[in-house]
Formats: sequence, structure tokens, C-alpha cells
Amino acid sequence: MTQGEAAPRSTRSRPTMREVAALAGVAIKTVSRVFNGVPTVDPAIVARVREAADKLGYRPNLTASSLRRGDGRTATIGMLVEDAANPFSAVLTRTVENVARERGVLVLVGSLDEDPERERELARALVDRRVDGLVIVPAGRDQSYLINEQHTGTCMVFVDREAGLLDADAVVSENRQGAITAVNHLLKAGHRRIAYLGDRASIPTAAQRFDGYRHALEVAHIEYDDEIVRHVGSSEEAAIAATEQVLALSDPPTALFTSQNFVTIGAVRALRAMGLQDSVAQVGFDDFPLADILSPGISVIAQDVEQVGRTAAEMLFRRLDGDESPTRTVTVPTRLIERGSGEIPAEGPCHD
Amino acid sequence: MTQGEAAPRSTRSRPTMREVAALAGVAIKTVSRVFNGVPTVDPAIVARVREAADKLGYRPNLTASSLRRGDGRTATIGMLVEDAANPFSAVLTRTVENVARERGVLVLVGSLDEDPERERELARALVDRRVDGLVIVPAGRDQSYLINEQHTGTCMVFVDREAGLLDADAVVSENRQGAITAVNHLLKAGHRRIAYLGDRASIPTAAQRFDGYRHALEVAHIEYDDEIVRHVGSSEEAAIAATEQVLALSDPPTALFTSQNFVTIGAVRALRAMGLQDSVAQVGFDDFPLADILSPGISVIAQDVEQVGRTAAEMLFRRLDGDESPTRTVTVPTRLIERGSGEIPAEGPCHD
DNA sequence: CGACGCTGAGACAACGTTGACTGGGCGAGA
DNA sequence: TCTCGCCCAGTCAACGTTGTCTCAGCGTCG
Repeated sequence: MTQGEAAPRSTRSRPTMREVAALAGVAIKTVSRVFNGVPTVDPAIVARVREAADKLGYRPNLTASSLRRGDGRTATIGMLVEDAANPFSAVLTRTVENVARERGVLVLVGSLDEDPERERELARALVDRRVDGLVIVPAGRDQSYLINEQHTGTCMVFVDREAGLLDADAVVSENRQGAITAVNHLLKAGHRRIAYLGDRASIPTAAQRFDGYRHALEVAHIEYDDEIVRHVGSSEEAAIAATEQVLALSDPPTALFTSQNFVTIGAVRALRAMGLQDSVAQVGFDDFPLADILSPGISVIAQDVEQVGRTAAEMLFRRLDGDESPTRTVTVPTRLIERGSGEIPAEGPCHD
Repeated sequence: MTQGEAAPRSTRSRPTMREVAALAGVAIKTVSRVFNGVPTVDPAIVARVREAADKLGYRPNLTASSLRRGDGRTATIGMLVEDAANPFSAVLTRTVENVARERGVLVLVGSLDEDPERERELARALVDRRVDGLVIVPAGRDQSYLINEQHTGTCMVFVDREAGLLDADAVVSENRQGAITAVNHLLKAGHRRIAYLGDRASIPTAAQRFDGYRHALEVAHIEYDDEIVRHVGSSEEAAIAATEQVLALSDPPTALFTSQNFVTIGAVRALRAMGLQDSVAQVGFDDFPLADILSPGISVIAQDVEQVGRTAAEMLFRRLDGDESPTRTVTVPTRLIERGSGEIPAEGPCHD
């Protein structure tokens, strides 16, 4: 809490083309031409205009420009994620930003916190600012409120989950197959009693992963037991509690499939607190930093978040460039990373 | 890569107030009044206008509005961070977003990757879009290029590092004192040979932390030895290499002060690879997820990123509300979190 | 030497909206 | 009954820019 000096505020207002034109002794339209790189302007005049602009500290007003311009483009896209602070959303944002930057496009970011109401509000706020396109990780299950915007030319791509009640492009991870891979991996290590701990079942990705879990068990002829299935939401605390509960059962699981990031971490904490990290196997869905450095390392089904983000951004810009092909959903593969926790063998009598 | 249906694109263009007015049978100005909540409109007319707007799917154009409006506010601020994907930046972004949201303000985000050129480009891009204010984690050491914008009424707050050659508000963490605390903590555990591993010295925060390191050693009458000081940048790989190097010295350090996030994590990896995690002490600057779950847990000087972000956003909005008090720099305290790695005692002959 | 095309710059209107002003209708007070 | 003032909706211009059109000047070719 230091230093200072008289703060010079809003002394003069921002110069406009009019003022630059006056100083350079040309018409306003000529200034416009110079700043738009129109080649039919006398180099001497270009120099005079540039000089005048520099002297005044002139910067073009993109909002006015986009208003007048034919295409009405704002060179801005909107991005709605679950929470800008979480690693998945952060990496996604950055990847989209990278693609956008190549085209001089900036990204407006909003966090939804899984609140469908907020999703609508923020989507509207973005539309009101006339963003050229939207990248949305939807919180709700009904995006029909965007149907109007879609018809009036706002391009949009959904990420991680498909849009509900709206025909739109989407990029998703291979959730169901990833879950199947995870469970099969545990089965291969001899486990027959595998708990499922995941996010609320109302969340589409969670539902798909759960579906994969059930499918894999069914194929292996293992009876489904909802005693060892918990849809706990995405908090570490809830995951810790759930882990403790299932392991306190009279017939506890020998392996855990944790289908969401924070759930995985919560389970890791719980296992360590109980000293079971080396005897209960675990495979998590979604990789996380330092998963490899724990002991044992945590085996995961890793999503390729960069690929998801890049694909989504590229699809969006292709639409903006006029692609009118039918909408599609691109599925990005996941892959198993073995680090130790998923390879812990089942204890007790061997069923092989 | 599935599904599809004829994609209906840009069929009609977005409706305007003119069209709503025509449908409702009123003047365009009346529509404007309705959407701005002006109370002197007949409720029956309000209803008619709203109905017409809904039928057309009308949404006001904020860019046009802000152009015409007296204050010229766009209800958008710009945020430039080091990398939207890294946890520090992501949390910062989210905190600023939260404060902005309360005021109906959206946030444009850009990543600088420590590139001063990019900083200028993106700052310009934001100014060209007439953002109401800027929150900047500066990459360069010279922000005088913003002097014009400052004088023409663009408010700005710098975060994590103060602005160079520009008198502007800033919110920074207690870097020097935090480093002193870290080193003192290691001294208290009996260490006399403490390595410094940090980001490039050209980065202001790194320089301040390094300064704290030297100061603490000086106060403790320990001779400075640049054999065990490495300014390695912010990559894990470089940190791993540096850690290996200093520990391979004939007179290796018994403790490490790692002054940056990725450096800390790199050192953690290197120590584990060498099996030294329980014999070489370590204190890191900046907390990171799962630091507590490692064994030993990693002791850190934690920055209060939320507080930094919130403070910066609040300062910015106070300026936007007309605060013309002298600029100031707010310093947010850091705190030591003991988790084990920093409490490992010095081996060998005791000097006490 | 005159008509013509071309080059380069300016005039004007418009993008979608709102600030400032105008004007019609109506009730109240003289 | 007339006037004054108020209430409410409409007209007009302007925000900063660019698309369209116009026009002056000049070189060229028949």
C-alpha cells in the first residue's frame, strides 16, 4: 500500500478519425482508407495520416467499424466453460484462444458453475455483444433457447457435451468407451468387485461414463451392485466420504473406478488416509497434474483436452468461413495411462 | 463423427429495433425506452413491444448502444495473463470474472507467454474494442505505450508485477518477504547451505524473491555462493536438470528454496528420482494442488491468488466509478504452509 | 485537340442505437 | 371556458466508422 502521484484521469477523450483527418488535412474517408490498408492512397498522404494519428494517439474503434461494416463481425468469440479456474476449462480456453489468435479474434470467457440459468444469461450477454461465434460447455440439458441465434447467423460449437434440443456441432471425449477401458483394465488385474464413484448422474458425461461401467461389468458377467455405486457430485469432500463408505462395507470393493477429476483426487486422499493406497486399485477418468508422482502413481483414462479445444475452435471458424455442411459431433479418443494404482492385483482367492 | 441434418445457416439476419417497432406499431424510440426500462411508457405498450420482440427473437445490440451512449461503456474489460491454462492465471481470471459479473461486465482474456510484443499487440486489440478497463499481468518491463490510453480514460490495474515507466495501480504479492520467510524457515531447521532455484532473473517477481533469499542469508551471516543459485526459467525440465546439478556438487546443498511453481515441481520430481525427497529439505514459492498429498508434503509460501484477483478487480471498478485518488500498489501477504519437506532437519554436523 | 478512361480523394448516407427536443392530448386551476 | 403544465410518444440528429457514389485532374488515343 504505497506510493502515488496525482492520477491524471479522463482528461481528454479518445481521438476519432475526424480529428485525425482534420490534423492531416484530408477527408475522414481517406483516414479510413489508410487504416484499412486500401492501396489506392497516395503514399505521401498515407504518411501524413499516420503521423497525425500517432501524434493524437489515435486507435480505430472496432465496435463502430463492425457496426457499419457489411459483415458485422466483431472479431470476438464467446466461450462458456464450467469454471475458468479448473484445469480442464483453463486448458480448453487456452487452446481455443490459440486458434482464435491466428485470426485476430479475441475470446470472451464466462464460467457457468453447472448452472443452466447462468448459461442462458451469459449466452445472452455474449449475443448482445454480437460475438461472431460461441464455444459452449453446456451446463443445462436444453439449448433450444439458442435456436434463434443459430438461425440469425451466430455460429456455435458445443464441447464436452452435446447440445440438447438443438441441432449443432459438438466435440466430445470418448466417455463411454473410456469407462469401458478403465473397467476392463481393472478386470484384467483380477478385480471382480469394482466400485463406481462419479459425478451426479444428471451430468451427461457422468451418465455416459457410468453407462460404460455398467456395460463392461455386464459383458464380464458381473452382477451390478448399487451398494458400491455413488453419484456424489464433483467435490473432493463428498468423494472422500463416499470412498470411506464403500470401503467400510462388509463386502468392500477391491478396486475403484472414479469417473471425475475431483472425485479421483478425493478417493486418492481417502485411500491414503486409510492406508489402503497400495491394496485397493484405482483408475480415474481424466488426467491431473502430479498423478505420476504419487506412490503409487494414479492410472487414468486421459482426455486429450488440447485436441478437443482445437477441434472445436477449428470447427467454429470453418462455420464462420461459410461452411454449411450438416452439423456433426466429433468424438476425440481417450487413452489409458498405467501408473501403478490401476495395476494393483485383486487380493484374496484368485478367480482365474 | 456422427449424425447430421441440413444445417440452416444465416437464413435471415438479426432483427433490429426498427423491425420490432414496426411489428408493435410504435416508434423505434419507444422500443428503446422499453428495453432501457424507462418508466414513462404505457404498460400496454410495453407489453406489445415485448411481445413483438419475443416473436422476432430480438436482442439489443450492445455495441451500437455503447457507441451512441454518452459514457461509451462496453461493459467489457480486458484481462491479460501469462497463460490462461496455468493455475495461477486461471484462478486470477476466475476471481476477476466473479467481481465483474456482479456488475454485468464480461471479461476478454488473452495469454502473453511472457512475450512483451504480444502484450502490446493484445493490449491494443483490447483498446480497439473499447474495453472499459484492463487487468494486466505484464510480460514486459515497459508499459509506457499505454500512457495514451490511460490519459484518454481507459482504467487499468497491474497484477503480480508493477507497471514499468507508467504510473498505475497495481496489486502484488509479498514476494521479497515471502522469500525471506522461506529461507528463515530452512535456517531454523539447521540448514546453512540452501540452494536457490528460480525463474529467469529478468522477471520482476523472480528478482524480488531472489533478493529476499540473499537478504535472509546475509542477515544469517551465511556467505552467498552462486554455485548453488540457478535462474532456470519456468520449465519443469530445466528445474530437474538444475536440481540434479546442484546436488551433484562436491559440497551439495542440504535444502532447496524453489521460487516458482514449475521449478518447485521439477525439483520435487528430481529429488524423488534421486531418492532424496526425505533427506533434502525444500520450500517452494506458490502453492499447488496435491502438494499436501505427496510424501513428504511440500512446504510452500502460498500466495493468496483469490485475494490478489479480487483486490485488482475491485480497484479497477472503483476507478471506473470515478475514483481519482493517487495510484497505489497494494501488497497482498503470503503465508508459510508447513507440510513436511521444509521441516527436514539438516544432516551432518550440527552447527548450533 | 477533344472525348474517354482511369486514378485518387471527397460527399453523403447508413449501421443500430440513444440524447435532446417536439408535439399532441388531457386534467387542473383561474 | 381558456390556459398552463404535465405526461407520454414521436422526430431528428448523432455516436465513429465504412459502402456507394461522385467528381476533379490527368494522361492517352484517335
